[in-house]
Amino acid sequence: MIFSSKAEYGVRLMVELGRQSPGHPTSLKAVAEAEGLPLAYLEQVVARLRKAGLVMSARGARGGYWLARAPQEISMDEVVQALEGAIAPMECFVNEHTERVLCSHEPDAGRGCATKLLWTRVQGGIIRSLQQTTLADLVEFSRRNSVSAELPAARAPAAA
Amino acid sequence: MIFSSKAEYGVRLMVELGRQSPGHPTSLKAVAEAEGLPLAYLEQVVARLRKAGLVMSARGARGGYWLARAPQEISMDEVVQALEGAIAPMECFVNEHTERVLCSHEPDAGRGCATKLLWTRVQGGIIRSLQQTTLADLVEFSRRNSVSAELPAARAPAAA
DNA sequence: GGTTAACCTAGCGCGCTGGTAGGATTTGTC
DNA sequence: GACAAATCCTACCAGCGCGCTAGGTTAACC
Repeated sequence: MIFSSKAEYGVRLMVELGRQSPGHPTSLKAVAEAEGLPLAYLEQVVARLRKAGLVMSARGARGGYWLARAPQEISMDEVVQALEGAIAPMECFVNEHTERVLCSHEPDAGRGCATKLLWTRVQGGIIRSLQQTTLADLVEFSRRNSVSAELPAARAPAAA
Repeated sequence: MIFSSKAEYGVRLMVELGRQSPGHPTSLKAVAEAEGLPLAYLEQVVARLRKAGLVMSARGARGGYWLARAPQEISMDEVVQALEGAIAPMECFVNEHTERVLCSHEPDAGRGCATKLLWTRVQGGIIRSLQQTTLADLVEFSRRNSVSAELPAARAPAAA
């Protein structure tokens, strides 16, 4: 699997926050109940988003989280990166030092090996997909497909 | 990490085979020594490629593996898929049945949720990158950047 | 018959994932 | 000030997949 549950949970959390009125704190508990996710685990997930400056928080009663920026200014690239760490197709892309048998890119004396070419292209494909999607896209999609917002089903969501 | 070592080893193996004269068997031992990979593990890796019909094999002395098709007719999409299984960004993309908390796509009654839109785009980006690269691309790249990495051919009796 | 190789299956240590547990701290409300 | 609601923090743990080893069996060449 490419992404772990941290990414899934974190993105859902961001979408949930994007649906709320801006600047108004939403408690994690509310999000956890709405999405059916374990609260204690969500805490760890949202901590990453906070450290990345994507959400802001207020402690104490009536506290909670809200988006640090408008949804259309948040690229999903940033979100996923905050949740998952660097988007690397292969071990050696992130750990240039801890070389094992796995990666013999270095013994090539910096010339780069064939697999590195392939993984670089894949990495580019992923990052481009993420960059071209904003949180606003997902929020809008979520609004269109939610029960209340019932529209004539003419406009299919143009698949990526 | 997106891809496991199976993908790395398997792609390197394919490139190695692509460098050889076609239809001529190369032993796994030779590949393992050339690339510095564990032979026993490579056996398991190459088994996947064989079952996918990407390489062919001959048993017994002077046996080995060779490409089932010309390198320019082998898309890396096929190779990686054979090695890693389905390219799925999230659990629910491959296991539609074993739903846990992780994925609540189904309770949406098939309407599709916001995260699914994102993961679908990412998946598309990956697969497109892989499809647009052929084994011949990697072999050519490998030839350009190799110093003089000639594999000991199976028929050369001198080297042992 | 011996050697070389593909082929098969079982097992195993380790690290990471996906949580849980239990608290400490901060802040609004009565 | 007491309480409740919430964020914040750290430690821990079970399960599982990954990377690999071990030890065979079978098939083809000399």
